[in-house]
Amino acid sequence: MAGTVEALTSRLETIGDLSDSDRAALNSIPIHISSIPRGTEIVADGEIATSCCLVIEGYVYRSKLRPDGQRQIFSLHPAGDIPDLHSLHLEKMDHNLVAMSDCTVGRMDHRDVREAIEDRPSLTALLWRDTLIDAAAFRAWMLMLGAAEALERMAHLFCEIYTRAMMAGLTEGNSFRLPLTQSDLGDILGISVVHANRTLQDLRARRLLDFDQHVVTILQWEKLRSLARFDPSYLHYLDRRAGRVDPAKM
Amino acid sequence: MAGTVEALTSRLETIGDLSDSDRAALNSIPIHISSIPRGTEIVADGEIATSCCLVIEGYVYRSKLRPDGQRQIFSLHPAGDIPDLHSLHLEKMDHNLVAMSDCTVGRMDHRDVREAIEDRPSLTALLWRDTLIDAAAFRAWMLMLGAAEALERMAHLFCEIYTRAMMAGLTEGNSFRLPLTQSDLGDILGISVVHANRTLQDLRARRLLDFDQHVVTILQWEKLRSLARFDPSYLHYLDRRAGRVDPAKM
DNA sequence: CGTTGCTTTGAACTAGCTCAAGACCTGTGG
DNA sequence: CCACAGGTCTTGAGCTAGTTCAAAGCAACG
Repeated sequence: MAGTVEALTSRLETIGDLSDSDRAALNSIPIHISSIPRGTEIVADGEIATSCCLVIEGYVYRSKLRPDGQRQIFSLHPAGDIPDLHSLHLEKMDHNLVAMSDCTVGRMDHRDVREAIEDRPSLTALLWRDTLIDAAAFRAWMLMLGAAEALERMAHLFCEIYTRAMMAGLTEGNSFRLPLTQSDLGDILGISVVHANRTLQDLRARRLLDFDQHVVTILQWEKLRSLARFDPSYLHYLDRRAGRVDPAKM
Repeated sequence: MAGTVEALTSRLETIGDLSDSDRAALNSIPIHISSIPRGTEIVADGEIATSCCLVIEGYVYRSKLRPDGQRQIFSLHPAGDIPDLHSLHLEKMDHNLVAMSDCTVGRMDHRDVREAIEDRPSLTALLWRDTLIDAAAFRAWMLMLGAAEALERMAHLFCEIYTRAMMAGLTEGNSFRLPLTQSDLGDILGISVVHANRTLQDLRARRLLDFDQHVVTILQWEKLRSLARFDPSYLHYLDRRAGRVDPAKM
């Protein structure tokens, strides 16, 4: 079981404090672990959820399909996230949860999660806080979708993912794996695949970043960040490890 | 004090159950009531919030201004809503809270709210649930912004507001007051004022609704709803009053 | 070594934008 | 009671960011 809930506790520690007893409570939650291939629908739109999904390895995304087949992706989730934690109090799913890459995920019954946080106000507050940060990220994406054009939107997306990958300890220098096709990229940004391709080429031509073979390399962070007008404070990252860069001050 | 917290308890009862003791706890929260004119910034982007704002009368919106002055509106809030309840666990505001019309609002200190929900898991869960429904509405708006064109977006917006006004008991038959300019409408939908005007004219020409003098009148609900592909389930409305229409089945 | 899925390119088209001006409406002060 | 001011709504006209369609190139995989 080692290394499973660890992703979760380390994620939670980037956004708040965990007491030893809170950590123990989390560790006591039974988890059913499974490996799933890319594209698997983990939870379906309309379903009544009775458990939550912890991402242990790989990436997961939330999306909704429109009757005409068009897809909008709402968020991306690296290891440590519980993308459907909201289902704890909103049982009926209003979107899909899908594996973006081959993944390892762990299922935790709502019943067990509720039991673990019962009589632990600080742990409850921390999980609540996590769902609120999720909502803050939605606002940031809405701002992009409603008020920015494609180039800035895409730059902003890469800034956010890079920062979150860094929080999750998934970066190596200025690059990180991101198992995403250009078509996915388009469905996140609300643009067509063709335009996603051209916008990406623009970012490459400006030598701001590279994205090839599912690996993103940030070439000029400061310029990328300023093009994107990226302000990471909505991610509410608390860094306490000495020697690490605080994205809020990057 | 009568009629102040009432808007809140009745809002909460549309999304879940309140015990007498929960209701008493809410009623015991000290509220500082004030009347504010349209356009007042209630809480500013970047501010560290120490209290929450309950809307008692009028409409409030959340928005963010971009450096170039462009504004994106994230949500609208009628009486009964606590638009910044999230600040309870996310103190630093990442957007503005503004009075859309002349308003009466009540301020509740975070300290007092925390005290009221302490040792009341069911009340805590209900407030948590409220913030999750807020996030679900963000997803619905993101879907519109990213994947629908202007006409459908606007139709969807009117469907949502109508339904929420109905939940809050603010409709009279098929019309309701909505203190919104066309420029606001554009900033919600991510389109220009000019296009907002033309899109609204289109809806009028199709005889789906009317919007004049800050009053919306729904003319053909079923057609509007189907144009908008509106499914109200994301609002998680629980209707228990006999004789009322359940929007989930409208 | 062919199939399948992803990326790239060109070219014609369109939804929505910007700019600019006129119409309308409401409240205010003289 | 009028006139003016400031905000809001409406309209026209030219422009642009992004779309759709279609085809070709490329890579991985059995």
